[in-house]
Amino acid sequence: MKTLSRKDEIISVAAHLFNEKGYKAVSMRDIATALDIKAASLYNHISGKQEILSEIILKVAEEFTVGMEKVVDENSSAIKKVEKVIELHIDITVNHSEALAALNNDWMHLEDEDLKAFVKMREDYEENFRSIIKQGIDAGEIKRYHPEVILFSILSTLRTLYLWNQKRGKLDVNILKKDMVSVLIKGIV
Amino acid sequence: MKTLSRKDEIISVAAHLFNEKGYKAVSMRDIATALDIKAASLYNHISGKQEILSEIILKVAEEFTVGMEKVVDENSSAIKKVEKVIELHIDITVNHSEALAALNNDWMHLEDEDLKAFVKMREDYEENFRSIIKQGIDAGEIKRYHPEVILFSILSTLRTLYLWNQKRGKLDVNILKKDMVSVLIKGIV
DNA sequence: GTCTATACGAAGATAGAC
DNA sequence: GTCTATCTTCGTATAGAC
Repeated sequence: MKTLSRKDEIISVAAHLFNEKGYKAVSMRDIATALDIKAASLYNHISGKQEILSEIILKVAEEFTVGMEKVVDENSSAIKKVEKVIELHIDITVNHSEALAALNNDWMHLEDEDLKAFVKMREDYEENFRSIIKQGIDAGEIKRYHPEVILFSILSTLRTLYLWNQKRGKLDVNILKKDMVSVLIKGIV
Repeated sequence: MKTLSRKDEIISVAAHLFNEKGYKAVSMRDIATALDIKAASLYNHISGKQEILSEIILKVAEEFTVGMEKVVDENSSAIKKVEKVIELHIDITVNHSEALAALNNDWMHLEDEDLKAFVKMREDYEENFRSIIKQGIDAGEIKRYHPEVILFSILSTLRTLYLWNQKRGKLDVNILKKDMVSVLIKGIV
């Protein structure tokens, strides 16, 4: 447990509100009220609303980037790598559920450099995942479906995991990993 | 091809803009500009911004409700019903991709009666899907995983299908149905 | 059915006192 | 570090002329 700086507190409270109502629907006054201060006081700690959004989204986006690079560099089968990616998503979801809401829903409200950086990270991430799947197909480990259908099915489930995690309240992480990996890879029949 | 009334035109243009930027980030002026008229003129056709959102979301939500009821009333196996639900989603996605963006991202900005109606429809829909899955498990057609994990995996893929449909530009619908059904039901290995 | 003009409130943000 | 006061812009919406 480290002490949160005032800036971290602001970001944390903002992430919570963005998660509930969306970036555009939350005002600086809303954020200030939740912290029991006035809106003007926020500007002693952050440059503006944009900075709050960037901090929330880019921080967690970098976790995905780093995690994916680790998986890619592993010396293991494609299926094993897919499993590792699924586990990566589950771990990040459990720890940063609210930041993921902003990442998924409000990334388009990033501006200029931050927007470019985010889009690049997301594209690289998808491309890495796509390669893993294609390698799996070529190696005969994965069925020869349209790779985009496979990529999309898995990724869309993983990307909305944060919603489910919030609604169904924290099923045990290890059970979740086990069943989720099975369902996504081995199917339900 | 039927002729669009001015109201329908407004709703259609608004859906397109909501899809790109989100409900809260689109102003009445934006909608008017896209139609080459002034914002004040919109109010001759609709009562306000809220009405536009309701029309977009509730219309497509009802399509899901009706479609799901048909599937539930069918006399067929649980797996066959799951397939039918997947096809229902694909059909609606292909025809109402932009409305689905609003439904997924902006439903929380509905108000009062409309919000209540939407939440009820969504809950009923999920409950029907959950029942189908449980019946499948009890009948031995579906593997005995946590039913919520199965429900969530399939539903999250189907709910974000509109994103993929927009990005990867209209893969042939029948190929999509075939591969999607296979991947979701039979897995990838 | 669309326009101009306008009311009214809420938004992000800054200046300067304490 | 927080406050009050304030600026400016932008939002939804209405009234009434054409």
